[in-house]
Amino acid sequence: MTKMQKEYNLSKNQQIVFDIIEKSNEPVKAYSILFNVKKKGIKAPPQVYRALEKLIKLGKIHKVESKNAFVACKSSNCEISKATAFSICEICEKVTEIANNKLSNFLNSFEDKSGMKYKKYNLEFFGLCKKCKKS
Amino acid sequence: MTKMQKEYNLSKNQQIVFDIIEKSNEPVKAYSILFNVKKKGIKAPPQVYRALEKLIKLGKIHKVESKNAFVACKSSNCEISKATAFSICEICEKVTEIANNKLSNFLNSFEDKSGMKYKKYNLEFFGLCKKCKKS
DNA sequence: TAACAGTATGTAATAATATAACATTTGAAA
DNA sequence: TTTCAAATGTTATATTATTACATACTGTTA
Repeated sequence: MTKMQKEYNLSKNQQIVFDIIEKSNEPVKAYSILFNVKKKGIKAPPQVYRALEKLIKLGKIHKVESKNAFVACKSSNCEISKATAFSICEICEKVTEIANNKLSNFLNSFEDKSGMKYKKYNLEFFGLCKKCKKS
Repeated sequence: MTKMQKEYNLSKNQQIVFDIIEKSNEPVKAYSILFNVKKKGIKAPPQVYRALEKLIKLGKIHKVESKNAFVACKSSNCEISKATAFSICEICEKVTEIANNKLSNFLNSFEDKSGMKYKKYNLEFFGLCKKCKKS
């Protein structure tokens, strides 16, 4: 398959911020990013928040609203994503993006009597992960 | 039907905060509450945040995470609620709690291969409400 | 009643998260 | 090479939320 969709070129700051988030195995907070990129010349909150905003628009990362933290998108190979679902363990706080067709199909086609057309959603499930259930 | 479950008695501050939220037809922010209750003797953030926390535990209000704002629970007649869904208009910002059995049944029984047991969820749909679709 | 436990309150200080505003620079396209 | 959108740098400030500690209220039970 040829490269139909040209990979968007991230700017310098966007790439720096994205790298931090992608390397982490847990959601990363904005000020934790800021702290970690001081050595790379990013010194002020707006620089981080602007990169985050752009990365979200591009679908490269998502915000986990209940945690005010950011994760790299793993489910959609970086297409622009409007539909996100996460599972969050209430003990160890592990956050995992849920990739489940039954779920996304259901939610993408959900309609209710309000007459509202839903284009986008964010779902956060809370519970106990396998490990924490045992202990 | 007799009153099986005794109505929980809200404390003074809890009642004051709840009244503000309940009377509002839109989500209310913590500092907006704080401003509005100064005349009633509530002077400091922790007083408001403590009341909010308790009201959430009781299921009397919910937090709309994407807005950092609070709404009164309308769907469950104040049972303790672990499952919340909202629709949010991207133009007029109107927030409505969704009460839809098909949706809640689906989500309450949702399981995926992760082995995680979900006890609780929060879902936020974004789109255009009827009014804003027309304009 | 006195002792207690649990819940709620009051208060000051500060931490954590996010944006406004403005000047400047960069990069790609016409 | 001008032009325009996007990105950057910087200072200041706005907004959201918590810590820490002292005190008071409420109901239970020894």
